[in-house]
Amino acid sequence: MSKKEQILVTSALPYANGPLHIGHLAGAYLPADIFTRYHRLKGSDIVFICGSDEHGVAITIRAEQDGVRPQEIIDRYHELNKGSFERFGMSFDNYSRTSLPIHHETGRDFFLDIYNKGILKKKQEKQFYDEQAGMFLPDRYVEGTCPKCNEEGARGDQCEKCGSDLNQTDLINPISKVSGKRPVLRETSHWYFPLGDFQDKLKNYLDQRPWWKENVRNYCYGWIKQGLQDRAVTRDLNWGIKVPVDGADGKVIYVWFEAVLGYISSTREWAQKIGQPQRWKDYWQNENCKLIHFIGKDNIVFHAVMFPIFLMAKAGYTLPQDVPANEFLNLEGRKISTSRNYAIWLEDYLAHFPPDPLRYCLAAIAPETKDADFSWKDFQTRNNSELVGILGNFVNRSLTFAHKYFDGQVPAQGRLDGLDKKMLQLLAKAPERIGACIEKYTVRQALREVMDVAREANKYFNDKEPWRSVKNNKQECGTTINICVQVSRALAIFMAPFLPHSAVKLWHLLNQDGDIHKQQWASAGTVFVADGHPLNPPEILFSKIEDDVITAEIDKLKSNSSSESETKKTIAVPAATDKISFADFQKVDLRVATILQAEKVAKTDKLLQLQVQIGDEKRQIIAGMAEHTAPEDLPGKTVVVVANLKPAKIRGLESQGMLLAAESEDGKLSLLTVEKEIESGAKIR
RNA sequence: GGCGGUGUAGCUCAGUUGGCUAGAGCAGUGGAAUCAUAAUCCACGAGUCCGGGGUUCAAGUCCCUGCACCGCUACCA
Repeated sequence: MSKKEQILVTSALPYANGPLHIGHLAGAYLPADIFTRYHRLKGSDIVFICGSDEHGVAITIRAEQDGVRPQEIIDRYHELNKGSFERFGMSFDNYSRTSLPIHHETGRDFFLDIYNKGILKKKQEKQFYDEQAGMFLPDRYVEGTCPKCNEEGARGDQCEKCGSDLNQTDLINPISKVSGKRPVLRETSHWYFPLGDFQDKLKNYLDQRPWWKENVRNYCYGWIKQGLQDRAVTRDLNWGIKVPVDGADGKVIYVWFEAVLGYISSTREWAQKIGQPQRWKDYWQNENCKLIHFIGKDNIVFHAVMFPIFLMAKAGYTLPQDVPANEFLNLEGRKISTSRNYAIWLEDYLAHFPPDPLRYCLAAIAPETKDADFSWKDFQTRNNSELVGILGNFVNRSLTFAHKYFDGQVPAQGRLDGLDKKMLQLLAKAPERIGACIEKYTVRQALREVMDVAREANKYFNDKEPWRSVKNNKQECGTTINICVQVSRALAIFMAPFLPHSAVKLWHLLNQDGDIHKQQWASAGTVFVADGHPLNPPEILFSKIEDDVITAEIDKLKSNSSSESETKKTIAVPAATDKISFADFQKVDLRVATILQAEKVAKTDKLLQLQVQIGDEKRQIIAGMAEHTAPEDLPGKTVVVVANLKPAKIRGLESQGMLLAAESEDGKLSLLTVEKEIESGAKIR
């Protein structure tokens, strides 16, 4: 029996705490969309799933920063990102969200299932519980008197005064920071997933998938070689999927465990929407279904190590057939940085350009084997010389010719000469060639193959010189134009996965029936358009982009990223509840100091070992700043240090204080110093 | 520091299990043509295949080593 190929494609769930930029598109979404659109044309039974990842501490932090509830954050970015995707033509069958009940249900089911199987390890400990607030208190949410130095206000993890490391249960007179009441001790537990127990199974699973990209496979083997550790699957937080077990109040399932299950929830939601609620099982509980995760390289461990393990633990589920992880996209030679606003946001792009040129450019430079670089100049060149000059121009010269000399109808295909046959043969092989590339996830190569068809077509047009034959052999001229129309139709289909909007437009110019996205891929290789078929009047398929537009974008990028670093102080102003008393401030003893010596700590990237003079005292300070400051620049500098910080051992070296420095969003450091010369040891207040 | 990846013409990249004078596209130079959004077509590339060792009759392709860049991870009081 020849059943259709069954495929489930997912793209990484974008985190709903910020907008999307071109890097997102290039790595996980565009390649998946091209792959999916191609398979639909090919007739595969394929479903494309995505959605917003809406849990986790980054969302609650973002909400606190903005002074709103987490729900507002996720609503805002879910809608925004969903809209951006739509406008770029991401053809998800469903775009869900992990905050929906259906996902909470999936998360609970999975958790309970492996919990009931006894897979999870419970690590029990006594922890304070706030009866009024109805929650367990993490270490720092408890304060009390330090048992060692009798100082009040010691935190549950350590005493600021004497520097002792504490357990919260050591505190005398503990107080909950949430309600101000005395908490009670209760037995609590967190659950850990013993990934190591599945190590051999995972290795076996990887061994059976030799077709994976080498970097992904090796990366996984690397993890296995190091030994997989137990990993907590619960945490104390109010935002997320509640742990469905008695005695787990105030605990949620850790996002890293639950987010990937969003693929399943989203598929279930899709099945409900199409009125076949059980249909999701055809994909998720079917060993013949190919489950494919498109992600960026930062996500490999979750999709290629942990998720397969969950599915093995749950049993009866389809395991990922492939994880074609892509590398990263840089921008004008630098890393994209959301915090510094160094990015091209999808919405900004769409305000100035149509979606297809970006899809084209990103597909052409897709970071398949290594990090790629997007530059506006390259974008312009690709648009102007490839989309406009080669592809658009071929279609345009063919169709205008048909209108000018053949009344807008497809001329009859007469006798074929060598050039005609060569062109048609090339066309016949193209669907297979292009398709093979897409199936191997080499989108770049696939697009090149498409463009090669257009290049050959231009050459064919030139060689046939229809502008000459129209005068002395109109029949031969007609054959040429007929073939050019056939090629144009094929190009429309070839374009469809990559340039869906332009493909529709071309389909209309050719006056073809039906939805181009429902055509047969293989039909592109055949002669399809009948003699005498009427064509619509030609229109420009792609427009040129002028220099000044590109220059403006480059300038905008520069000014955005630089001005943002000046205005970023608006970002992290603490909420009123976090403010400290003057007494608290006075506890910190800040002093002027002079650096005497500085050298790198061996075998570390960031650590510097500093000797400083504070008044008449010499101290050693270990500072994590080696990446931004050369040690030889430091001796003699006047700096500000925290003099009464408890000493700590870092990499076996004692650090007796802390150097103050301002840190920018991108991690650049600037040391604090004093305006005028002043004696070492001077107090700062 | 540990693990993984990448380093090939000005730019973006191909180079299969090692094998003829290392290949494309774009940009550049020269020419042809004029149907087309001055778009197209043809011709032209003496590149230390990151450096240094090694294996082999033969290495961009395998092994060792060094360097640079990227990601994960540890240290950042």
